[in-house]
Amino acid sequence: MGQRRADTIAEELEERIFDGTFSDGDRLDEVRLAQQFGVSRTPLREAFQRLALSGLVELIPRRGAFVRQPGPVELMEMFEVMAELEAVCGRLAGKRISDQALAELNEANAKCLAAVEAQDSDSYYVENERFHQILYRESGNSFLRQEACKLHKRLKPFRRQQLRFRGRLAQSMAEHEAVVKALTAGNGEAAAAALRDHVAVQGEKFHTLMASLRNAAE
Amino acid sequence: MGQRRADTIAEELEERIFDGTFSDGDRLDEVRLAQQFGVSRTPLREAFQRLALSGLVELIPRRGAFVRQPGPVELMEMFEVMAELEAVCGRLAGKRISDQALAELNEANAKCLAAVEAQDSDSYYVENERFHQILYRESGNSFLRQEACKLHKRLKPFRRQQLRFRGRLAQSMAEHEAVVKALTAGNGEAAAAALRDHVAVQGEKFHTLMASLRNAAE
DNA sequence: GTCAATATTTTTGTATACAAGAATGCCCTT
DNA sequence: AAGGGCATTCTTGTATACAAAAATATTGAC
Repeated sequence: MGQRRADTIAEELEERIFDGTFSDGDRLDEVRLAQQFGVSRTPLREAFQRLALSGLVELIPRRGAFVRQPGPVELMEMFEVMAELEAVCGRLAGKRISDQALAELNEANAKCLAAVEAQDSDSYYVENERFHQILYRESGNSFLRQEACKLHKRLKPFRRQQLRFRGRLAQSMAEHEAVVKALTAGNGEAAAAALRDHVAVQGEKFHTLMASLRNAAE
Repeated sequence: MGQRRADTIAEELEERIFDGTFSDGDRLDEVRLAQQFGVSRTPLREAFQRLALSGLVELIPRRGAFVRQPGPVELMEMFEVMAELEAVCGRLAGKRISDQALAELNEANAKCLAAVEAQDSDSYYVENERFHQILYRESGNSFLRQEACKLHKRLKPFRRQQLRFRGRLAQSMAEHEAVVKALTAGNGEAAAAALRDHVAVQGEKFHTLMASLRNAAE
């Protein structure tokens, strides 16, 4: 049933929620948006359901669809779960990763390093993505990979800014290398620990995250 | 937007998928089901979307809604993730659990023991549920709790039969006690390991799971 | 002037109608 | 008889219409 328009509309709305056009608590008006998109209410309602699935929107019976941005507490919780999921991927990958995948990780890491030296945080961001996607895959568990990807995507808008700060790139880089080293040694537990620390929000990262939240609220 | 009928219809369909009225690959016919429920196609389509969210149904554009039961591989993967999620809950609970919650766990466990002695696997099942729900809660992470509950619910139909076999009840009971002991000692790592083993599908459990799958296919 | 009850207006939820794409069957060709 | 192309039929996706619930405004009493 995924449909032409409802699909694209869902994406468009997702975009607008991420970029701040809609903020927390806003009601998504069916008729207004329908007019705006030049469609009827039906595809709009289907799009709302999609967004509710990914947690971006809350559907309240007989009341409507409301934008639901995670607050500080929920965000911390989500990052904690992300850290644990990545740790699990790392531990499983310790036993299951292929030599080829290890080579891919090294390659992604090399590009990361190049980006660090070029002070190119955007490029770092892209390669960082690749690094983590490979990890999810090499957990050898497709279901886990999907779940990790879902949460990863959901946290995207909050993670991006994290990297734009002095020293973070180099530190992040070192953490990646610890992960690869552990995986090369087949030490899943060490990889898990390294990933948990890498993803966890703590210390300096906590403050930057809170600051970015404050920005988004405006 | 959750609505009166679409909501109940989704639950009803979920029921029918679990109890085997619909099996893997079946197409859910909008018009037939609409007539059957005495409603129009609209609420049916909304219900489909709900089910797609929880992964029970796959929506293929311009083709329809198809029942999607996990195969053996996917099922093993889901159990592996469940084991890891519970392990995470356990590890976090090691640091965060309250004395009151520990008392609740002991109480649930006592009732489990009574059920074991009475050879009452249904009653054991209920208290076992409670045991795990408490654990999710005591992870101190609401988001984690929700995710754990979602997966737990999805695996429900496959777990139930697991307990109906000789020796499983007693073994499961012993595993619970190991978890409580670890948590009482504040040893998160030990609790995590105990939970991982408790939930993981391995050894005998593997064969009973495969057997139950074969039954469900008929 | 304030509060409450009621009337009005919005807005959601559902039904029906219509349009377009996919599947099926038929006929024709080779 | 087998394969391909075309027409028919069925099914999904979208629009519109209508009903019921919620929100809002209005009126009246104190």
